[in-house]
Amino acid sequence: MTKKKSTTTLLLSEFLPYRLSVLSNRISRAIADQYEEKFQLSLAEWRVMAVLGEENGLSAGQVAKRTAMDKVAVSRAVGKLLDAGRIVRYFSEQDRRRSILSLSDSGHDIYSQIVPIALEYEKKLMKQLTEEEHNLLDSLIEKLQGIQVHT
Amino acid sequence: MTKKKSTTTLLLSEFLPYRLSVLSNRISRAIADQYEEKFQLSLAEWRVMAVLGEENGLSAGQVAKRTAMDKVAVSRAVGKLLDAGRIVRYFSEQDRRRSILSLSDSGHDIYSQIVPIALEYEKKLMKQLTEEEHNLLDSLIEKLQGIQVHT
DNA sequence: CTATATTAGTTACATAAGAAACTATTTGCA
DNA sequence: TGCAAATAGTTTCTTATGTAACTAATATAG
Repeated sequence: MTKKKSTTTLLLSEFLPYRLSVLSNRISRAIADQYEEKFQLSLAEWRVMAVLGEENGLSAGQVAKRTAMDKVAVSRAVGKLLDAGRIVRYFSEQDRRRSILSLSDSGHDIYSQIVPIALEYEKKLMKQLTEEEHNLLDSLIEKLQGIQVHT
Repeated sequence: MTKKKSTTTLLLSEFLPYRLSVLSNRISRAIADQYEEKFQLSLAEWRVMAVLGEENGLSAGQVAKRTAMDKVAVSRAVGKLLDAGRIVRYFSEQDRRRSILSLSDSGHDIYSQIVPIALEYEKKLMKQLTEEEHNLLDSLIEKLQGIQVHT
């Protein structure tokens, strides 16, 4: 007699964390495909530009917080963006460790080309949903964000 | 007079693809944290085991399709799982390129330890939502999956 | 003051991941 | 047949990413 198989099975196709991951990767990839090659911009770099487009003068640490990226990733993205002349960096007079980042003219130019692409994609995506469903989705994501990570 | 700034702004915190990505990464990480160290298993490896736990005898290519991983990632994960003795591989008699993968006893053992952890986490996550909201979320994800990637 | 701890950011090292080229096998068709 | 194209999987090369260690500057406790 062989060992009894009493295991609960995990149906990946119905497992929410998995489905979310597939969906999210697919969407991010689709958007990134539209700017990566054209502007020589990685996803991380674009995220940094995106928050700086929203608010100028953030420090690297603040960028990290807002984008949920880790500080090393931000540091590297900032390095590349500086090299490419897409952002400008000063350091605070009061605290010379603290960086002050903003889009350069050329950075802002690129930013304003990508934003419509991103928004357009989102709109296309959202056309699959009614206004009500969209709001619902927002609130569901919001709720799920609330969870404690460590159990 | 300085250049007029007529750019549309992207509010990252309200941009759905971005929010999905943050949420999804957070959740995947939280689950992975619970098995990676304990079982010396990467997320990719776990995914392969998860589909094999669902259905035995899949080929590497089929695994790739079901997990939405690319074939290189699957190949590498399979290599590691073989080394660790968690899966077993044969090759088809009819087509000797085609691999036939299944969990080994020890793989199945690990599988049956991780599944409850994953399901438990999902349950915990879903406690944030009512039954109705949960169903809604499922259907919303389903709808969004339908979109054409290339524009 | 001054030694210690904290904070901001960077660098180095190890792993992971993706793209393209490659190997082995099988299929299709002239 | 037999040769080009297709398929399954692997390897190689290049980047990306995460963790930990490090540097520099500032804050704080004695």
